[in-house]
Amino acid sequence: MIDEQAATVPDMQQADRLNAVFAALSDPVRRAILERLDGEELLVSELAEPFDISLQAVSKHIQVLVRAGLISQERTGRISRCRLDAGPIYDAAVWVNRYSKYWQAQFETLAAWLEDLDETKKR
Amino acid sequence: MIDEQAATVPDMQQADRLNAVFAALSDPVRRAILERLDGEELLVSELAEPFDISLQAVSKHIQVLVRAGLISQERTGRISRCRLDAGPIYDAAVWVNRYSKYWQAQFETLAAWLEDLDETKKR
DNA sequence: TTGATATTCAATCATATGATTGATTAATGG
DNA sequence: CCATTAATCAATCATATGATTGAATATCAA
Repeated sequence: MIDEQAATVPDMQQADRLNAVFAALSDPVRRAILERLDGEELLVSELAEPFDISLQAVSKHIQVLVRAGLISQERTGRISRCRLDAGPIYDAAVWVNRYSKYWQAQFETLAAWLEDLDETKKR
Repeated sequence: MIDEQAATVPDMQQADRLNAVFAALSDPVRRAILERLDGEELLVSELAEPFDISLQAVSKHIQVLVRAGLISQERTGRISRCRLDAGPIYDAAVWVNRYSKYWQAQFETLAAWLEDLDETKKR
């Protein structure tokens, strides 16, 4: 049985997945798209609206995000609804968090974040 | 007062910094370099040794990391000692951690990680 | 059916990236 | 002084990226 979450990029190795995720996150348009998809599903045209670039350019950014496994699209008729797929970002988080020991000054922020998670868990 | 941690790339905007950091992290050679620099300073030639690419190619990867503010080099004589500068990775961590709510299945790992930090803080 | 709408495809372009090889610079050590 | 070593510079190359415009596809609505 194939993993449905990662089905867009079936047999991608861990390193290649990280390459694709970090590369996808290196563009501000794509980060803004992911930020807007946090909590709601949006159409390609809705996602494109705030940007000063062509719809086609946004469509290609979305394709990059799909290939990286960060977005999935459900097409019904002529509209294409985009949904965030945060799973692959976890790999990126694990990678960067290995350096958390160097951010002791900002520790409070991270602690606050954990407490938040912890609350969610207890309920 | 200017942030000393980010002094290597003085007037870079937040978005541009994230662009550069994520782009730097999108290459497996550069990630491996950063992993090896976690805890020790190494020369360019030492960093290059494990890779099957030319020394010049590694040198260029290091330059990318320097431009992203992730590495600083101190040259004494003909050798160039490379030191990790984890500060900018913090920005990347903050960005990706906004999606932590989607990783509830992996929560235990993150909790363990933060408990570890918490221990360090108490001591 | 006709026309508008949503999205993608295709061709093109300028620039960026990652690699190579060869030359250069600069500091060592005998 | 001379040869070696460490690292960077420079030119080149193939490929990737991000953008554009124009065409195509497909759906919906009047």
